Amino acid sequence: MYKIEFNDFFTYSFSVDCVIFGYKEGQIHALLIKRSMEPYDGHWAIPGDLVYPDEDISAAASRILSELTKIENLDLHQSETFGDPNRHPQGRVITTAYFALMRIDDFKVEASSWAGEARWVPIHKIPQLAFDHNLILSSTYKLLIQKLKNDPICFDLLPYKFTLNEMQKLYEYAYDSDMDKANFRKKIKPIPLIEHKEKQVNVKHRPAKLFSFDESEYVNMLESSEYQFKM
Amino acid sequence: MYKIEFNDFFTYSFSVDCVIFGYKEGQIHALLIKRSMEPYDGHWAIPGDLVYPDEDISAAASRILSELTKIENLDLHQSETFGDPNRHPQGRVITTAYFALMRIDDFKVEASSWAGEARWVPIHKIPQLAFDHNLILSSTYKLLIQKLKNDPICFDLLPYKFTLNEMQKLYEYAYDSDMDKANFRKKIKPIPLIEHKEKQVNVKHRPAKLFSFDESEYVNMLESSEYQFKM
DNA sequence: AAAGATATTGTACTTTTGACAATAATTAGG
DNA sequence: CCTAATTATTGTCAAAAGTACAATATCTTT
Repeated sequence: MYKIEFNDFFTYSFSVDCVIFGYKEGQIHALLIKRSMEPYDGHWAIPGDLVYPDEDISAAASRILSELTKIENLDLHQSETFGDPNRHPQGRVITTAYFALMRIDDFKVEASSWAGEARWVPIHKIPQLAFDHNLILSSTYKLLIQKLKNDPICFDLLPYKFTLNEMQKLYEYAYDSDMDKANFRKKIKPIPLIEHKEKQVNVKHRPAKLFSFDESEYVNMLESSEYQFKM
Repeated sequence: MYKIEFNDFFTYSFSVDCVIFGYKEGQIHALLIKRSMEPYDGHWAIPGDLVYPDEDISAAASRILSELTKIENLDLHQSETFGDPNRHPQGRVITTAYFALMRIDDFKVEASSWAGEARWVPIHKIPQLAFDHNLILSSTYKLLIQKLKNDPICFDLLPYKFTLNEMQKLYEYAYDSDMDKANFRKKIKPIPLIEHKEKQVNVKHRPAKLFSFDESEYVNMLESSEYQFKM
């Protein structure tokens, strides 16, 4: 049987990389950090690091994200695992990507530890990244778009209070096609929304009503009926 | 920064596990092998083993599947990665699950190497398995059911020539609900099928026509129209 | 040739979708 | 205050897709 030999720290190890998505100005953005250590010192990258030997990988994802960006309490979902033997220049490092959604406005992103700088970058303007992070990001982005279509996660990207038009714009982005306003409203009828008394402010026209996702009612609905979300 | 130390072979390594699904007698089955070495000697398990240090993980999945079961040329898809630090009794082993579909009749399964015995087991009668393989299997099974609903993969499970009723039964299984025969046929109208001249044999009633999936025509259709598979 | 069994097709009704039009509520400028 | 401009919101109608159920067709068995 094959015998594996270890030489040093980097011979065989495991990491996680966190793709954090946000939405502003009509576009999905990803959170990038600027690396301040080798390898790829000075390159942009998605936040990631090695998993401790006795640490669960999803716990590692939360820890590493927090260490590098101060972001806490995000719901991280597993994406894909990347195992090309040459993906890391210093040895064999297999990595699992995680992703999470957040409202960009909710957090002032603050880099810490060995990440000097952090920035939200529109998904279609991602520069050359460290390691195989461009690959990781594009695979995970595809997964995000798929999830947007099949799960009510748009509300994690939109502000807490949003207009139906803002919601529609996000789906138009996901499907890359325009939708009819009246028909869109018909389609989302079954999704329980809280209707606020407030309206949009600072617009030069009739202001739209503000809504929020009624998550507890949505959970009820899933239990009591056989509703299946699909946009 | 955290310093990782290695003690022996099993301190930190990486494996793949292959979930092979088949369909017969109206039920999805998984291919299990009986282990003939420690740990979990004598237990049933899904085929899996360690990845070589310079081997791509998807290549490892193919190699290991072939070594343990003689099965070759299956289209393996990545499923989930499992990283509980205690999932392996001898050390830290993170594993990525892969899955594939096959026509049970196409292969006489033949165990080799350290797997003494192999067996197709209905998914609802899976015994206690080695490691966290029950968890891996059930997660991957959920993924399979989801894929069955959203991709034309039923044809990888059905015999090459199948009746429309056989196809319907598979979807009834996936959705766990009965369907109307006439309506089912209307629904699958857009899926290109090759109609054979042969009919079912050895049945005590009017034999059904046999069909095959017309894959090349399906690919054409995807390119030329905006058809989206959904059952 | 008739009965039994399942395959295959047809019909009518209901629901959903899609295109487009009409009405409502604000702001901005006179 | 009145009117135009602008976007929000709701309504209508026909086409398409989905659902329930019935009718007909083809084979085996007796």
